[in-house]
Amino acid sequence: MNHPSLQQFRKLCRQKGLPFTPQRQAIYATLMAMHGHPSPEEVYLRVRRKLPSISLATVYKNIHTFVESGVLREASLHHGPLRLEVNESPHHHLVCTRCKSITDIGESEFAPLRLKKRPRGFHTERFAVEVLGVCAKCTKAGNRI
Amino acid sequence: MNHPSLQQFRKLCRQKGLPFTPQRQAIYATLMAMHGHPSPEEVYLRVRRKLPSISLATVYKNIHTFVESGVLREASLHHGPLRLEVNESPHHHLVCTRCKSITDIGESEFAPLRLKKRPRGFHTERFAVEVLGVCAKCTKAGNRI
DNA sequence: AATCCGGATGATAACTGTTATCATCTAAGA
DNA sequence: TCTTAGATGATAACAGTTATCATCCGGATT
Repeated sequence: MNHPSLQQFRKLCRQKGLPFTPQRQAIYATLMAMHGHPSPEEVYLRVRRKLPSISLATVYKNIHTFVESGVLREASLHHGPLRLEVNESPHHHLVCTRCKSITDIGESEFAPLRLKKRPRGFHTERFAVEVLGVCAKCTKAGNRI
Repeated sequence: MNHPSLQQFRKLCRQKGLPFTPQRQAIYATLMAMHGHPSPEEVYLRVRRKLPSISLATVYKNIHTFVESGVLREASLHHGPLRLEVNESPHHHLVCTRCKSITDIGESEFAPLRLKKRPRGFHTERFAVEVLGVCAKCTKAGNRI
């Protein structure tokens, strides 16, 4: 009995113009079987159980490929260096999905934000909203996709 | 003529139980003069203009100290490794400010979110909301502050 | 089926950002 | 002035990621 997702994934690769490789299939299948917000390292350790010879570099490269082609999404765009908040007034962020730039936008620009129910066991301190999209510079640069 | 903030900062250090050092003062003054979302490296390069002998490690250590004591805030808690989104359904995140854990929360748990005005020049794709606070585990562990 | 080629792979070096280590120094209270 | 807990600077070590490059292979063409 074949995995039902194998054919689907092969089709997905075809659509995106990506050669279908065993490594890609294993990485994809592993990801689909994981929960939460796995890091590349975690994915690598788990894929290796099925494909012991796979290289960490291959995992990284395919994660990029998947993210670029829209097969996957990052849980957060801010996995680079630490960045500090210098603006004291309450605000949220416009974040460019292309160049990762962060621009402040006043909290008052938003209609009031609230949760319908209080999340169980979680002690809420504040909300942080990110407006994700493409900034003026990247739009102008034709960096849209 | 003295910088007006010097005495204020000395008082702030006293409040937090931190020894007042020239390095700390220089880092703090530099940060207050910066805009946007500076990285430790950027802070280091700029502090060095005033205090050429300062070490990068000192900048890092003091940034941590400032963040821990509430003098500064991080622009985002996600500056570690890349993390992938595996949950396909629309959702936002509960993020623990202590242990940095990320938990999904359905988009439908929020009252509709919207901007009063469209940000100029920015092409919005979607919103990402983070509910920042302390998770159940950290609350139980007395990890509250 | 055999051939070809652009992209994929694996091994690993290199790089970036951060933290740890440790000898020395210093702020600040006694 | 003396004392000492904590701060500093130099640098090694570490984590996470990307680059390099020789080799391999998927899949289109024949």
